[in-house]
Amino acid sequence: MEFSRLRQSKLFGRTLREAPADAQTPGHRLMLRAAIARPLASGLYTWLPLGFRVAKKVEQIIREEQDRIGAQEMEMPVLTPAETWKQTGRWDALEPITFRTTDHNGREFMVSYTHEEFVHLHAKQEIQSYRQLPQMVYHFQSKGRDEARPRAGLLRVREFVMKDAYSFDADEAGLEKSYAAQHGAYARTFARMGLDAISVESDTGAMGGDIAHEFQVLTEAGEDRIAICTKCDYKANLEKAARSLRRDGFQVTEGVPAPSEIPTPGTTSIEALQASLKKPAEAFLKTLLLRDASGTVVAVVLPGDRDVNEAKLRKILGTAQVKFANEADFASAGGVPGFVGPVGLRVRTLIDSSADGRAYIAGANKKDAHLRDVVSGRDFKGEEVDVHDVREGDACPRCGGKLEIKRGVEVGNIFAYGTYYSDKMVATFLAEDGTRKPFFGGSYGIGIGRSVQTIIETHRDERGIVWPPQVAPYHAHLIALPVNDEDVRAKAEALLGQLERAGVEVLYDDRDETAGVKFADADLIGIPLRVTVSKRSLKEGAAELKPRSSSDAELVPFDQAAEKIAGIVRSWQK
RNA sequence: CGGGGUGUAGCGCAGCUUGGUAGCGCGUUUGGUUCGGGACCAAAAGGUCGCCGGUUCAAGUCCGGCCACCCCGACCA
Repeated sequence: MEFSRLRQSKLFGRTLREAPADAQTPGHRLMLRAAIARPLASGLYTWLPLGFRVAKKVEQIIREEQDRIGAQEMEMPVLTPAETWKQTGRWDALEPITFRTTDHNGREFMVSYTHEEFVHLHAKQEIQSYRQLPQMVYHFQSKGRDEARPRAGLLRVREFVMKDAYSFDADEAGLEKSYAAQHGAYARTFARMGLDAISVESDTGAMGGDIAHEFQVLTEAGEDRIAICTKCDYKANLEKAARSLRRDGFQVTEGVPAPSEIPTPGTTSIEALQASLKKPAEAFLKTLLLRDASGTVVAVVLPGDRDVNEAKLRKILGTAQVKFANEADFASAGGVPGFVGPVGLRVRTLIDSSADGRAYIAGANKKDAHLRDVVSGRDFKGEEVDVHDVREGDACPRCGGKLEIKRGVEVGNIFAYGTYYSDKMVATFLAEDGTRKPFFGGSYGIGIGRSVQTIIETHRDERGIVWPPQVAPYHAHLIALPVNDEDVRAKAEALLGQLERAGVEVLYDDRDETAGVKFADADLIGIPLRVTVSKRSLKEGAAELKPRSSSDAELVPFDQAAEKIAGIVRSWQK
């Protein structure tokens, strides 16, 4: 028995002619059909041997690029004790999306959602002096996230391996350097994987104040929306994206009469108002009453054609959650559902920056009535904030060019949070001036499984996957045709031996199948080089060589085939 | 969590309206013929019809409850 070479007849994992009906995105379907991974439960996947090899290659690329910038590999546990999470307040904050358990003594643990707390715990023990800084560590470790809605195969799952790196610096300037080093490492890492990842500005969440970037790969399968300027290099997640506005708002418009009431019975939506008053949506002011996690109510005022961006609002309010106001909230604020307007409301009011100084029609805070000639700054006041969604065609905040909105998959992110965790965990070092100072930290994540499926989403054709050579499960797919012809089989296996001695990773298709089946599977699995040894090729004294990415095959003299293939493989590796 | 959908053989599906012996294609097994783009012939194996309960002489089908999975949204360093 020969176990060192993989024969396809023994491959653990079969290719599927048809994908399960519930697989929706092209990459999800191919991932299942090509036997990359299999579902175990919602959002939980098993890597099959082919996918496992890809995942390990992706990891190795990440490892090499992390090592290159001086990050040190380590490993922290999956199960993490509650006490440490409680120090930063995240035991409670993360409750809805984490898996928890207790040991036999009743001590609580979390399946780690991420590892900032624990890496800080170690940093304060291992790093005592500024002389030991800067430091950067990383590990590949499983994360548990009880996502409300896993989706699209490996793109959003509940357990996945992440490469997470953490930097520790003595000050802000040092952090900026570490951050820049990671930014560069990410660019190289994704390029080596064959991913065309762009760095976009991202929201830092309610906690952080600092800089964050996401690495996004544009594809229809993605769930994030990215605003991209068609003229300059501005790119931002919609959670953060801004737009250029005319700055003539908030001045009392001369000559506009005082607000007056107009009857609008039963007209509670902007659409209904547009229809009955024959005005465009932007002629109206929409006023939303919302409550934050602590129950504090706030009014958000914006033009009728604009939508609230919840991520922006959460950040402004410093809250983890925003919900619609309840009946009691309406009563205390003085609003009437369906007829809420900013004039006379008794509540904190946020005026979106896209509202300008024109005379708007707004709710009258009275059933079946609206007000016309409502002017911001004159008839009502509030804080001016940017809480609206940017949309296709808006003006770029940098250059005024047109923004377009594309879908993307976030394959990695980098986040400079400064002293957020070190303050809470009292993670300090002895500085040059003899005082204790908190670490300036950053964290840097890459999802392995998500990266693998994103590679599939972006490297495929109608027949199957077209792996970038650097991450392909094997370098070459050797096909013997027909395999039960003794001469063919002997020659194919001789070539197999030569290839393996030359360091070429070969998947050998020794199955007694027809040419059609073998070629279709080779196309589906998508190994970069297809090498066919057949009666027909041997008649020419040759093996046939065909790159997956090309439709042209080439006959190579049999005794030169191994060297030629090995040469191609070497050319990928530099 | 809200809305929608689907659970019948390994995969893709039909059957349910109108209750009466559980089917088709692919795959699998055996034998044979084939052998460069998902072959052909013959024979065969494979199903507690998601689970629990109810109605009925009789339930895949009707009724109730539950569960799982998928999609949209919400949520999500």
